[in-house]
Amino acid sequence: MARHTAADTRAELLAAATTLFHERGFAATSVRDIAGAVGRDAALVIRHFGSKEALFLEAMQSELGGAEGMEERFGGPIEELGERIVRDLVLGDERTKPIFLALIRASDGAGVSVRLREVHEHAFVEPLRARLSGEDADARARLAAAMIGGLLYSLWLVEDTELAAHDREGTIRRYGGALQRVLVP
Amino acid sequence: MARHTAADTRAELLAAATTLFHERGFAATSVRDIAGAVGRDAALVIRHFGSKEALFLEAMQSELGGAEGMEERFGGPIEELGERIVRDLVLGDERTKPIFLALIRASDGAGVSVRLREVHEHAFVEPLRARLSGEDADARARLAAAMIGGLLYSLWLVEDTELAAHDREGTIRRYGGALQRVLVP
DNA sequence: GTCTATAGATTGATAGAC
DNA sequence: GTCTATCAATCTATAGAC
Repeated sequence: MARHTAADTRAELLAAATTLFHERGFAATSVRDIAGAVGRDAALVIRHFGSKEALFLEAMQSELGGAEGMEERFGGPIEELGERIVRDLVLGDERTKPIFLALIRASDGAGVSVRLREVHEHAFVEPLRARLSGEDADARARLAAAMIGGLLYSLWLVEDTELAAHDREGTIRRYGGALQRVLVP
Repeated sequence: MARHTAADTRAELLAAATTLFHERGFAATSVRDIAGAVGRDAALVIRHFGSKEALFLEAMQSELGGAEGMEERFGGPIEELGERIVRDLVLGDERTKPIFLALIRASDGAGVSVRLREVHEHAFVEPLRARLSGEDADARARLAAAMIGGLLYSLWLVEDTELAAHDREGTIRRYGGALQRVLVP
């Protein structure tokens, strides 16, 4: 038996690409970097994935599949859902952060834009809507998802340090409260 | 007198660059594109601005200066401030949109990241704080700015069409109401 | 399957003639 | 100041030896 199959190489390239895309983003990561990280040639990347963007999309897709942690994030008593979501994010979610940043910054490019929309739906809108009831559950889930996106925008993109560092509990109480009232009016 | 001075060329390049960065973003706009738009050579761009990123920062800076419209956006009776801000953005702000998108998508790169923070402060946090009173006016302004950023994230980056198209008045009423309660608890 | 080698097209940036 | 010419690097993609 072969000790190293083609599937292994593909998986290794995918893993290395995911790491590099998280650390440096799409633009700053070259196909040669990815291949070099696992001691292979750049031509293999194209052979296995077709293009750099296709590899990026597949990397973000597999990360999407690994987002089952979302169900536990959006679980628990509905009365405290808003505050708990905000607390989790303010205290630091190191797993969501690199996906969020990489997707947003690469969201020119038609393919990535579609994937960003899918991740937003799958990671935020759908799990929220599943917890809500009533005729306008979908609308409230979308508004809440926008609020969550705004928190991540301020914390991770703008890096408004006043928000997370200075008055952390106030942020959790107030932003969480506003989120709660949007979720359950 | 010369009909065309060096300052003219510089201004023309800056104007062309601003337009192209708005339309295509930072990555998809080449130095040659900018120079070609005004019938000049690419080397002139570097000579006048030092680098492509420096030109981008200057273009976003001058746009920042042109953001006096923000004062009127955040003006009017304080009791309806939240709803009015959301209404203006949902109905479509074609002046803020390209700046917001270009800055966010280019926010890898240390220089652009700093500029994004400055624009966020100048365009959102500061004018909001100026309208608020009380000890925690700064904290409330930052939370409200995050909510506004979240709306723009959903509308322009994710392009959640349900939010703006399907139930526009509901979005304005609910998201505006939540924003209002964060601004004036 | 994996590699070397290479193609052709971009890119940002620089040197130097005028 | 402006341009020509060029550099070094990037990209996707292909052909072919092994």
